[in-house]
Amino acid sequence: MNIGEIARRAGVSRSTVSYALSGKRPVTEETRGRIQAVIDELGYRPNAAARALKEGRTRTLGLVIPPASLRLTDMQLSFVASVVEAAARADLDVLLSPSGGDHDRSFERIVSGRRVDGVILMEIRLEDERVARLQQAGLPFVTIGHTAHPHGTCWVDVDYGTLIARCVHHLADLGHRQIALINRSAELVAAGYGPAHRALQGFTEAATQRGIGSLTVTCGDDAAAGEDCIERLREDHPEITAAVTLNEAALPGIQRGLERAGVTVPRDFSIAGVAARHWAEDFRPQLTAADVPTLEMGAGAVDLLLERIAAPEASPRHLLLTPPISLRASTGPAPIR
Amino acid sequence: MNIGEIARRAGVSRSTVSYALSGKRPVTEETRGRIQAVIDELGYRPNAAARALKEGRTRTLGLVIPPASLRLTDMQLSFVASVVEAAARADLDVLLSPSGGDHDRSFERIVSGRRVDGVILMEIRLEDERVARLQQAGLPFVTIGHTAHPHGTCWVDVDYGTLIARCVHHLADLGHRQIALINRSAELVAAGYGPAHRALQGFTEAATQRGIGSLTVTCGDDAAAGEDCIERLREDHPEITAAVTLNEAALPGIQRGLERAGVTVPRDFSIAGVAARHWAEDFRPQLTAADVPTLEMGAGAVDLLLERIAAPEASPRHLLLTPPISLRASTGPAPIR
DNA sequence: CCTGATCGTCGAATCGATTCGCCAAAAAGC
DNA sequence: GCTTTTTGGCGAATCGATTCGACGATCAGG
Repeated sequence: MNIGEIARRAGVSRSTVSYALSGKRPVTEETRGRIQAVIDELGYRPNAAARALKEGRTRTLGLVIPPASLRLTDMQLSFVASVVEAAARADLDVLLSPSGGDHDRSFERIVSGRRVDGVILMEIRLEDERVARLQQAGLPFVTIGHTAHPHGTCWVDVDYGTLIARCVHHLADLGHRQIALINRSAELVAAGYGPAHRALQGFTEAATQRGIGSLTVTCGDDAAAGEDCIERLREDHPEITAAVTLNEAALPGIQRGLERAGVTVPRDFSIAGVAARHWAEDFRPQLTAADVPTLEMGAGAVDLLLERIAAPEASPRHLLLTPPISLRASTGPAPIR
Repeated sequence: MNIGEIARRAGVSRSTVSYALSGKRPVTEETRGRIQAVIDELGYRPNAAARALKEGRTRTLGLVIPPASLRLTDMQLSFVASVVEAAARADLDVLLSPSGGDHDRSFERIVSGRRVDGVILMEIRLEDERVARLQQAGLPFVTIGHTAHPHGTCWVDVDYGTLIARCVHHLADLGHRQIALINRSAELVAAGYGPAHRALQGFTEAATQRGIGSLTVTCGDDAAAGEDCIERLREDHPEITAAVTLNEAALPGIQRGLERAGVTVPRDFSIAGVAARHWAEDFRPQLTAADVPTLEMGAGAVDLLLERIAAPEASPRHLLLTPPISLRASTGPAPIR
């Protein structure tokens, strides 16, 4: 069933059907009605491929996700969901491409096959070949997180530096003098993963500013590593009375480690950080944390991308989100020694 | 850059370029080499829309996911990832459509716009209008989970009934005489959600067969509900010595509830079930459970769908997975009274 | 009553690939 | 050496939509 079929049944030409549908030229109310009736009856919709070919745009966005081999975090997944939702609101479809490095088949297929009008790149590294590839192909794109050269590209990011710093200030206000940062995994830090770097920077600055003793440890992104990490931290550095973290996947382990050691939060130890809301709420006691605003990030990324598609030459815009810290139950006054 | 450009630079006709690429007609080694050189130089790839229009297939699969409003479980997400990965292996792209009910814009766009060659439907209900819509549109599809009329359609599913029954047998073998089933949420059960129904069925059958006292409770899909549920269960039914569950999201809460009540697992209480591996491994002590094989399910769904696309008239095949139960540390002999 | 503008519709070209039929040159057969 | 077959490549049609130029009908102005 194609536009010709509709035209024949309605007794008009194919172009008239097209104009009736798009409204780009006037069509008599009567003719339009006849056409619409046939369309409703047959449930016709223009073939996406034909339309894409003629119009030169696909009404589809590409979303590049990390490959499944790296288990995606909840935060990433809720971000994917919100991107898809935001795109659907704009009547756009989303094509998924799992690709880590460059020269990835699926990534190449999407880019050089012109399958999408624009791309959202997740899990970006400080130096990322995919960015260069997209620029070369002249395909609009938005990155989640930013590269070492943030000015030339569009991006959406969470201001981990500021948020971690705020946590430090909050804890300092409560009287804590020795605070630890539990960072993401050593591998990520070594790979130049942006959030981990910026968290470290914000942490160090805030600690220095408040004259606070600071300590930084890396921690694998899972419960077991978290348990391990917090136990070693408590043993090796008993002077530490609080920790800040952006490693949400380690939180269940941190909680277990503290419980096992008989540490009561927040009486004996305070903890705060940045985490998707449900990680914070599942923590016991509920975690004082900046909730990563995945919904806004997804919607923001789509908005930025649509703008960029509409005006590819405009100077790139950025969206740096600094969600408020929700004061929950995991932070309290420093214990009296 | 299109096929005409390649043809001009290589000094051949467009059709020759096409044949050189597809191999559907012989092309001299020399000509092919010249064409390939130009293609490599320019990084040419056929325009996906043009190809789709001519060939009548898009080389794209649709994956219908639950809308973001329902927070997707980890299991669902890892399934999405494995579908994408499996599709990528077959050089296919995946289009995501978040849609719950029928008459969803994004679902309709994909189906009647012929944007995909086939569809994978997640979170299917016992009666699902989307199935009818796909059949009417003549679009091949595979469902994850099955409907009330399982014979007419292709599906992949986990045999929750058998797995839950096996858990019951395992616990019965250990001497437990009073076992509870902690099901998914009451809303899901009311909505006719397949896994919940089949789990209940398998549970009841096995309990009857072994002459065991059984009790069924529903439980919301989050930690808080789990904590609540296990507490009430212990209070109201102290005779129960073991539970089986397929509600992985409630596991952290169940664990917490048991710990708070001073119950030692498995000495005082045993628990077993069906859960994605990491939920089982994050449980303390690690959970005896059938690991939901999301990877096989994703790959299986893609395989089935590809078969169906190749032979739409063949009788529908099914894939019922019954992964082995991994004996971990959460089940032990029934406590002596 | 004739001319010029306006309105609605139509036909044809176009997007970029695939594929069928055909033709010329080279190879094989007698 | 001439016919027949094979081979390699070309031109044109096609997929289903959009869009531009044109054309006939209606209407207003002189």
